[in-house]
Parts: sequence; C-alpha cells; structure tokens
Amino acid sequence: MQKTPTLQDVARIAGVSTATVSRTLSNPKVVHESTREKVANAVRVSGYRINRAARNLRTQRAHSILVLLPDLANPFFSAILEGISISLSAKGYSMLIASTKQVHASGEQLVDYLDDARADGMIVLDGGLTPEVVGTLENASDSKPVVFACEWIENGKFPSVRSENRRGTKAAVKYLYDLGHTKIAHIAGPEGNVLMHARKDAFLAEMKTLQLELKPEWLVSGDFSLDAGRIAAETWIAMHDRPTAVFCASDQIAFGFISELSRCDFKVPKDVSVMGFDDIELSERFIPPLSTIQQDRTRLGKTAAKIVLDWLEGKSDNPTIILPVTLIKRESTSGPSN
Amino acid sequence: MQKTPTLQDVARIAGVSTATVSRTLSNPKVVHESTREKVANAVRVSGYRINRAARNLRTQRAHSILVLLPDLANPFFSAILEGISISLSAKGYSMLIASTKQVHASGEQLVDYLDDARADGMIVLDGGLTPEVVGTLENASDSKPVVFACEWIENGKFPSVRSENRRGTKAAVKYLYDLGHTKIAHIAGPEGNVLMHARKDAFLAEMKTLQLELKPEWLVSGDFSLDAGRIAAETWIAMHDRPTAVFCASDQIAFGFISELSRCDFKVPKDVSVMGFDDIELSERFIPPLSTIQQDRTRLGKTAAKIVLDWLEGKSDNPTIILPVTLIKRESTSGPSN
DNA sequence: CTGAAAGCGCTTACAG
DNA sequence: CTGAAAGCGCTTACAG
Repeated sequence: MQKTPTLQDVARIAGVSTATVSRTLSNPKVVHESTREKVANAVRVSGYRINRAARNLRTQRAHSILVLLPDLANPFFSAILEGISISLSAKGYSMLIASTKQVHASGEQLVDYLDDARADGMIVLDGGLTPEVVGTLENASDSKPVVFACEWIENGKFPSVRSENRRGTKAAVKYLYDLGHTKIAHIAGPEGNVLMHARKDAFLAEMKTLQLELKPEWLVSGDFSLDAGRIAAETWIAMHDRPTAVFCASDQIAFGFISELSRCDFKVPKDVSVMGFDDIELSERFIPPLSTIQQDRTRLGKTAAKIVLDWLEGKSDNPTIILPVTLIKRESTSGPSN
Repeated sequence: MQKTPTLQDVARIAGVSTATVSRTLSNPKVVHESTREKVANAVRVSGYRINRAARNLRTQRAHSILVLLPDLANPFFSAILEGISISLSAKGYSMLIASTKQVHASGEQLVDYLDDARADGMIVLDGGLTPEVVGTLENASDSKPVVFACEWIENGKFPSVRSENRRGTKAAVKYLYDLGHTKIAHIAGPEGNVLMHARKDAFLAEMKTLQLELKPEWLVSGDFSLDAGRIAAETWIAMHDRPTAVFCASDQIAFGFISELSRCDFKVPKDVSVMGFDDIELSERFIPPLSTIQQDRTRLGKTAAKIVLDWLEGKSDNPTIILPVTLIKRESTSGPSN
C-alpha cells in the first residue's frame, strides 16, 4: 500500500515547480511545449491522479451537484438522472443523490449540502418542498445555483426546465375527444403540487374549450403512486355514470388504474380508454400498451444540468425552459363502445 | 452574499482556539462543559457549517461512497439505492452515483473515483466489469473498500452481498413443477454475467433433480431488458413443442415476455405460466400480477453500505452475505391447461 | 482540558 | 513561460 503520488512528486520527477505542473494540468496552453512533455511524462511515470479534496478546498468548488428526488423508487426519474449524469460528467462534475424524505429523516438540512461545500449547486426534482425549505434555499448564505426540473416553485426565483404540461394535457384531452369521447375523467396527482396542478388546470380548460360536461366526481386526485391509480379504479367502478375515458396525470397512475380495472374484469380500452403522461420505459410494454404524452426525460436532465453549470460559470440568465412533448397513440385508447 | 463563517470565526466568538472548536464538534466529551456551551453558542450565532472540503483534505477521507450501476434506467435498482442511501446518510456519508457506460463514455477510469479522493469506497451493482477493470480495482494504489451487491466476481477478492439465487431459482422451478408443469423453459440473462449464470445453473440443477426433460431450445438467453423478453416471446411462439411454463431470470424480462405474448393474443397463465425474479414495485400490479422470487432490495442496499462502512472503520472480515428470498405466488402462474 | 503550530495537496496572484 | 510563497479551512499530535 504505497502512498498516492502528489503534485510534489510529479514536480520533482519532471524537474519543475508544482505551479508549473498544476498549470500543465489545468491550463496547458500557457506552458512551453517541452515543459509540457516533461510533465506529461512525469505524470505517466508516477501514475499521478489529482487529489480532488485538495483542489476543491483551494478552488472553493465541490465539483459536484446534488440531485434531490422526492423518491428514489419512481421509475420516472431514471432517464432524467441519466441525462444529468451525462452533462455533469462531461464537465468533470460528480452527481450526488439524495431523497427529500431521507434528508429530513436523517435530521440534515437540505441547505447544508450547499453550505458545507459538499455540492456547488442542486437540481430539484421534488415539487413538494415546504415554503420554509425553499426560503432557506433562496437565502442561502452565498446563493448557489438551484434549478428545478419538471417541478418548479410558483413565484419562486429559481430557474426551471420542464415540459409543455399545458399543451400536452390539452392534446391528450383533444385526442380523446376526437376519438369520440365526451365523458372524460382526470386522475390528478397530489394536491399542492404545481406540476400536477398545471395539468389539472389545463385539463379543466380544455374540457371547457370543448364544451364538455365535467361531473365533479370525474376529477379524482391521489398521489404519484401505483396505489393512487388502484384507488381511482375503485372510484371509477363505483360511479353511476362512468366516464368512457380517463386521462391520468402520470403513467404510473395509469398502470395502477388499469391494473385494478383488469383485476375486476374490466377491459381497457373497451370499457374505458386510458391515457397517461410521461411515457416511461414500460409504457410501451404495458398491457395494453399505454397511450401517453411523451416527455423527453433525458433532455430534461441534460438541460437542468446545463442551467446549473452555466450559472456556476456566471453566464446564466436564469431561464425557464419549456421542452416540447409528443402525443403517443397506443392501444389503451379507442373510440367509446357505446 | 456574505462569507460563510469558518472555524476561526467560531473560535473568535467563543473566545477559544480553533482546536477546541474542532474538538467540541467532533469529540465533545473531551472538552469541558462550560467550553462546550460557549462553542455551541458561537456556532449558533455565526450559523457555522463545517467545510467538508477542508475536512476531507485534512482527514484524507471523502466521506462519500460511489455506487456504480450498469444502467440508470433499470427499476430494479431503486430500492437498493434507497437502502444504501439510508445507511450512508446515517453515518454522514454522501452517495455518489455513476453508470458504467457513462464512466467509460466520458473517458474516465473507474478507479479514478477512488484514486482522486472523490470517494472512499464503492458499491458495485454491475456484474459486467471487464477483468481489466476488476484488476485495476484490486490493485488500486491504496486498496479501498469495494463491495459487490447482487452481483459478484467469481474468484474475486471483493466481499459481496446477494440473495439466495440458487435457492430462489430452485423454489421457482419446484413451484411450477408442483403446479403440474413438466415442460419448463428458462429465459436467462446475459451470458457471462455471474448472477444470471448462477440462476441458470440452479435452474439446470433443479430440472435434473426433478428429472424433467429440457430441450436445448427451452434455454433462451438475452439480457436484462424488456426487449429481451419480447424476443424470447417470439422464440416461444415459434416453438413446435412449447413449454407450458417459463421461468424468467428477472421481472423485467418477464414483463417483456408477457407483453409480447399478450400482443399476439396468447394468455398468461392460460397458455403459459410465467415467473420472474426480483419482485420489483410493478410486479404486483402487472397484468397479470407476476409470480416471482422476492429479493429484499432495501436490505441488500443497507447491507452493502454496512460492509463498506465497516471496512473503512477497519472492522471488516470481508464477508460474503447471502440474504433470504421469498416465493411470491400471484396470477401469472397456474396449472397447465392441457 | 486547552492552545500553538504544522500540514493535508492543491491553485494562483505576483514577480521576474 | 516559470517559480516562490501564501493560503483554502480544517484536524491532530504534542506539550502543558
């Protein structure tokens, strides 16, 4: 177990100062080519690896970004994480992951990640942060980059990247309408979540535009889970006047809904057409394959990372970026049968 | 944007040395109670947060662990990550995440994460590392903790935690046999993956124990993906003598298999019983709900983290830990119909 | 129980 | 283009 070589070792081997080695590594163009070669050789011979802890302390940068998830288990996040990871590692940054409930359970403060120099910035995929937490984030001792992805904070000052929730929702409703449906229900996400609220609002607006009647009971809300879909299915089954189509606020909800319906011997789309939102991996392979609104999750992640990184480099205008969505028609939707 | 307070600031406010502040924070019992109170007060007044970069440099510890995934998109990993995260944050460690293909695509070396002081150790969930990579890991300049979770390296010197793959597989086959099936196929994971190899071997062994005939074509292999399941379904459909039950090496494969079968108007379990392995979130809600072998993924993650942390504290005996699995009977399996 | 001082391994003005 | 030197913010023997 020999000691890891340091800059000093490289300098000694190359016969130059540590300053020169450091420059060769971080800004090669300012050093003479012959010197560069000596250093490169010394690095090779010694097997030198920079010590990031030292660099981080000196540069006052952690060279890592925290990604905050509401829930590690939701498959919706995977492609977003991948997008973030791609953009981050291209710039030499690492990706730290934490889940909101985790952080709170451990008694840590979210802002600590920024304050204690563990992360240079953070990407928040959780729209459920309390106003207090958002407040501390906004007033963080030195204001470090915080960007919201998918989610955002109403009236907040943080930049965000998200999909066309409004247009996607309207397209979904319009599509169901064009199939011949007039009785359309919506299974919304959790109350108080801006994202889900936006989809619900858009749903309401489009129903009005199309002059469709909406019975109050056709608007059911739960959370993001499979189980919320299951419960909504029970609700649907119990209705006297059942909607012939249901627009779910997420694919995950749609899975739970269809699953429970199927268990009770109802058929999708024969008995009811179902649409989701997200287009996660499995949607194409669900039974039946799920019609949905596709979000470009990888791009969502890449964009979020880019905003944080740009901000760190001081070239940010704190934008809100809205990414396009695509209507995907599969077998969970058809014309109404009666 | 005022400067973040440092230990120095706290020391000045409390009227003690930085050494005393440091001790109060890391090892309170060695400082006098009255001093402790002065320091605690100064910390409160100043809003002091430790600078981890400085501590990391000084202690030669990154206080973070890298988790290496083959693929960010596979929902199998989510609960494991959660388990890891729980154990890690309880000890003040952060969780760094990278995917194997990502790391390679960016031209980084896996061992760099350890060598450049970014992580103190690593948990590997990828059984597909090349022997070269494993070799460099084994010979890492200073040998830092590396533990495999779910996966492992044959003849490798790394500790690992995994499930009873052998017993789980045998239980699955036995269960299908007890239902009355004698023609049982296996959709294996990628060739060269030890985990999938272990399940395949156990499958073969149990078939032999039960004295069941196994036609060569009943052993099909793919990878972990939904798509591998889809392809296997095509294979199954094309068979002259179709097995009446299929044991899939993962739930994800089973989903792809059932999905494609369903698309081609075959019914599960009427036309063929299907079992998975893993019991991921969705399995219970798939259509039909999937019979499978449940792994305790959260515990797998917690245990992996514990091994790494113990190792870091020098109290490790580099164990291989095998966790129990549970047979879950759902609707994707039944007796053969003919 | 407490303090003075060294040092972890880098980077970066500053001077030449 | 290069080097000497200071310093990022901690921790930890060492001495008392």
